[in-house]
Amino acid sequence: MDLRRLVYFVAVAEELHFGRAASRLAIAQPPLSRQIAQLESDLGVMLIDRSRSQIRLTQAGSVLLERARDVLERLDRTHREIKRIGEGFSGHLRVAFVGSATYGVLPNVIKAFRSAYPDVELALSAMNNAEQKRAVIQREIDIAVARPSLEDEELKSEPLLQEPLILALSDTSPLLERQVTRLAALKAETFVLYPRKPRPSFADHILSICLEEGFIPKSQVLAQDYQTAISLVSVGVGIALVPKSVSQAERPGVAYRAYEGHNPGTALSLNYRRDNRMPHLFNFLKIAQDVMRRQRKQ
Amino acid sequence: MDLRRLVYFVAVAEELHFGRAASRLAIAQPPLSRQIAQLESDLGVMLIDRSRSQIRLTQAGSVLLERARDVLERLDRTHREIKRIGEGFSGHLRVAFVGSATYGVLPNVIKAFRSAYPDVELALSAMNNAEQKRAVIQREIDIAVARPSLEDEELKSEPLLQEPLILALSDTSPLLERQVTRLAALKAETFVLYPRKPRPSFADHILSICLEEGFIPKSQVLAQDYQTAISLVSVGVGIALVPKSVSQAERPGVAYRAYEGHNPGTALSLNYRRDNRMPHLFNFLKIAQDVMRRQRKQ
DNA sequence: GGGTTCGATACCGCGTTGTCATCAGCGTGC
DNA sequence: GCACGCTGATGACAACGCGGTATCGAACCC
Repeated sequence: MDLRRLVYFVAVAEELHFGRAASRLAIAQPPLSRQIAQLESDLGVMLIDRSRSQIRLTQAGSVLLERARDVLERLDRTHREIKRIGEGFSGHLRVAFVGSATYGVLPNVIKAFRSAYPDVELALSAMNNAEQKRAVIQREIDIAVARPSLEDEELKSEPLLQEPLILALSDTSPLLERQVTRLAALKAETFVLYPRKPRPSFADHILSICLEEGFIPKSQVLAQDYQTAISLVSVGVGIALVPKSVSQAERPGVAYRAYEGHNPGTALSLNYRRDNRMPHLFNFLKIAQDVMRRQRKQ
Repeated sequence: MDLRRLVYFVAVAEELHFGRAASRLAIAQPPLSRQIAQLESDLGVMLIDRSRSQIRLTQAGSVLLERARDVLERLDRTHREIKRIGEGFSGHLRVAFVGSATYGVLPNVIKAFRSAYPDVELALSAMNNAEQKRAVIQREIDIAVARPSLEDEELKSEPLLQEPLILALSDTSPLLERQVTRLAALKAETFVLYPRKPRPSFADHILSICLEEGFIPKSQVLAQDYQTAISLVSVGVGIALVPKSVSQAERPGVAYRAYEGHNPGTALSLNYRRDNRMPHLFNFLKIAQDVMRRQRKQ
């Protein structure tokens, strides 16, 4: 059952006249007659009653007309549907991010993407770097928002944001009374570090900064993720070095302070498989660039 | 969107391997690659991610796979559906019959047709000859069961049954006491005739029989149809000459008697348009012939 | 009964599809 | 590390199918 023949048949069935149907289809009448005859012999069913000058549909023809219209309309809808997906205006995109990206620039990027592509279903999930790397390589997610970035032959990485580190303290800490805080002066404090595993991780990045300042924190508490770490800080377990952007979100029990000393900062990046060509991904990258450019101007 | 390409795409999408899909489709691999590429360029959408040795569907491809399977299955079902209609095993058939055919052979024909073609919807309706003729010519019905037959250039007629006439009387009639009833002896009775219009009709058939016997009924009551006429007989309005088969159905207040005298009987026929080629019609005619043959043997 | 209308048939040219041969890219294994 | 194998893409060519024009045959109409 060729699709062209189905279209031809619908035209004939609607016009009930081969000549008019042919001109509607922009072909000559003879090939139309032949295609209908071919369709009938393919199906083994008479579709059109030609016994009079005014042709009529048989019962089988009437049913086929209904069904054919339905099928043709479904195909048309399908075409539009997949075209939208192919252009990235519909479908879904799976994004994972580190906990410390929950505040700051990522929400703006997400918001901008949602408003530009409202029909794309965004599946967001929090993961640490190691989980992100596994997931993006396994194609379980499309984009990994990692700190500082994921290194792998299969992956590509684009910088999203470079930001300084900042000190996170309990809001009851006596350190808050000082005007300036030198990092080296904190060697006796308990440092809350994350994530605990796998190593090396952001924790080691902080430790290397301390080493640069000439000390290794005497007391270290390792948390599994940023959320846990900041909770520990809020209840007075210790202090932490965190990306500056997280200070945008007020959190009960936590105060933030700039510090003096080595501050290489920390980077946030967008990571994805090199071979991932889905348009949603490129659209997301473009939106992210736009947001960053606008943010930088302000 | 060619249907062949859709079938090819489903094969590739299911196998995720051009070579295997090609052999499943019993074609070589190159044309398959080309057809899929053609489909993608027709739709303007990438359907298959060929970036690795193991190919994968894109999001658009996954959606198309679902939709294509659905459409192909619908077309398959449609094919079976209209084939059954084309063979007369499904669909509908519209039959009209004169009221006096309600008893006797017609119910047996209907029963036999129903059991042979249970999926054919039979639309039955009672009409007098004139209504039947109009309806069958206008194609509002397919078969007219008329008495004796419908004469028209457009129509064909096949005899169904030839049966004698019989006298219908009120069961309180004094005529019942006689052993034999000569028709000519009834000239003073009131004759219930039908249908009233249009004329000539079965009423005139009865009157011509009376004339043959040498009289014209003094008193005539005209009813519109057989059902009304027999009701009038049952309440003692008069007597009627009716087809013998209706005596098979017992009716309160009515008695039947054979009579002596001219009895050309009455014929029942199947009538249909010459140009009606629907298989249901031929099946019905065949069933009717079978039933009549069996009935005659008994 | 001649003309008109309409679908069917005959025949021809071209586009599309299939075949075979071969290429190019990627992975794998010795 | 290089060669081989696997897989899909590309090229050349033959065959089939589709559409075009011309024409026929039947039904309808005045």
